[in-house]
Amino acid sequence: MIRILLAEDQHLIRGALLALIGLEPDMEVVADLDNGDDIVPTALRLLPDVAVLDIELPGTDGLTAAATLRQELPETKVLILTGLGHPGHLSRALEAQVGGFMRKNAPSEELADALRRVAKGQRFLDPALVETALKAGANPLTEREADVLRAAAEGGTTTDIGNALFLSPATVRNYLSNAISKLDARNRIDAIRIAQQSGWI
Amino acid sequence: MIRILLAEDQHLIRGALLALIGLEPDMEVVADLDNGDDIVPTALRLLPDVAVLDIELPGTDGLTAAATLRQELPETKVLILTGLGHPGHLSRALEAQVGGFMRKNAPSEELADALRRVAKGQRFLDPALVETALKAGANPLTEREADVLRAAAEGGTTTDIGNALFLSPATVRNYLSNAISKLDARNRIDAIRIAQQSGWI
DNA sequence: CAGCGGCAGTGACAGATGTCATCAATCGCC
DNA sequence: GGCGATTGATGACATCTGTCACTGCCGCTG
Repeated sequence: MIRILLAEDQHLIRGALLALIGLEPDMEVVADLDNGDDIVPTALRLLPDVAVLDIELPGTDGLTAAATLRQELPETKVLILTGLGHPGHLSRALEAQVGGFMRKNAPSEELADALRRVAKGQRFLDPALVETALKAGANPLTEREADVLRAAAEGGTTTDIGNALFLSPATVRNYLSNAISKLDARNRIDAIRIAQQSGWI
Repeated sequence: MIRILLAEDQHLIRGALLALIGLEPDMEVVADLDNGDDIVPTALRLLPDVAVLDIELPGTDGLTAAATLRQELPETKVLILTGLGHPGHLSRALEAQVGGFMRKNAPSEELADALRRVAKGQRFLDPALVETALKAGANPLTEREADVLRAAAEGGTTTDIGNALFLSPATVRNYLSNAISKLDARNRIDAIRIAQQSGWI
């Protein structure tokens, strides 16, 4: 029997996933959560075989929780289950050494298959997303450039960003200029859009 | 027996919803689609009691399909089922006179309840979203202002936007300035963010 | 029919943005 | 120790953006 922890904030989807997994005779959902902060404590208590984590969660996001689980409880495998699947998310998931990564638009029979493979310690990665991620390449931004771009996405002026990150406005403009150039964007709006679509910020 | 048409592009979610509805003895899914373009033709052929439509779909989006269904097939009720639920989406759904509007983070028992009510011709609206929509108020932007803002979100310069919409760059700036002022934003980035979060563009 | 609001445009101006050259401190790495 | 990358900063410059005033043309609506 594969014991599963399920973290998904959209209740309806979680209920539906419960129904779906309930159809498999060799699987059992031992916990279903709607908050990322509960993942690690619950896993430590129940020691599930596989944790199915959404990325967009209230509290700790799924990728961060996956990295923590890897440290604290290497026996529990992680299957990341995400909606859109930005290429950058796959990279971050691989860094956290997750067992699997699938998108919600995969065929529904594939979930049970993926769960069994991940439980056995095998890898399961969404092939379409791997292709996109390889094409998009690695994140070209430095940490600071990503920080500045993230702050710029809030809509503030260069000065606002500088105040938020304790940087001189001129320095902010340099980082933004670098990011715009690296992303081959036309201006900061374009850069923000590209970085968000690639999952880099 | 309530006959249901289901349109949801994320296969996994669709399979899970099928499993969930399959648990109800008085309901039957007669069609499940992953493309918005198929909704109206399929509904005309099968005459379902309720169409459950996601908003974000490949091809025709769920709200547009809902409006068409209302015209072509008033007997079939529509239940919009969406992930994030921007307030503006609710307004558009009400204009299309949908039977129900619920978010995917509603409790899963609520889906069957909502389906039964909508099938009977009653209304079912997500209460939390109604509250947010009332607080946000109506879309303050004119059609042209929204067009320009949408184009600006692509990341182009004022001139690019002007070329795309066949407007003088100066006119584009005037519309953007109006939009920024109406949305109480600090610049176009802020305006784009606010309008997107409210579902106005 | 007068008035209002949306649409489209022009010109002017201050301020924000994007680019570039240049400098300096720090850190990892060969 | 030297090299390159990253971080942080300054100054100068051209360009883009946001704002304002003002004009004209529709299409409603009271």
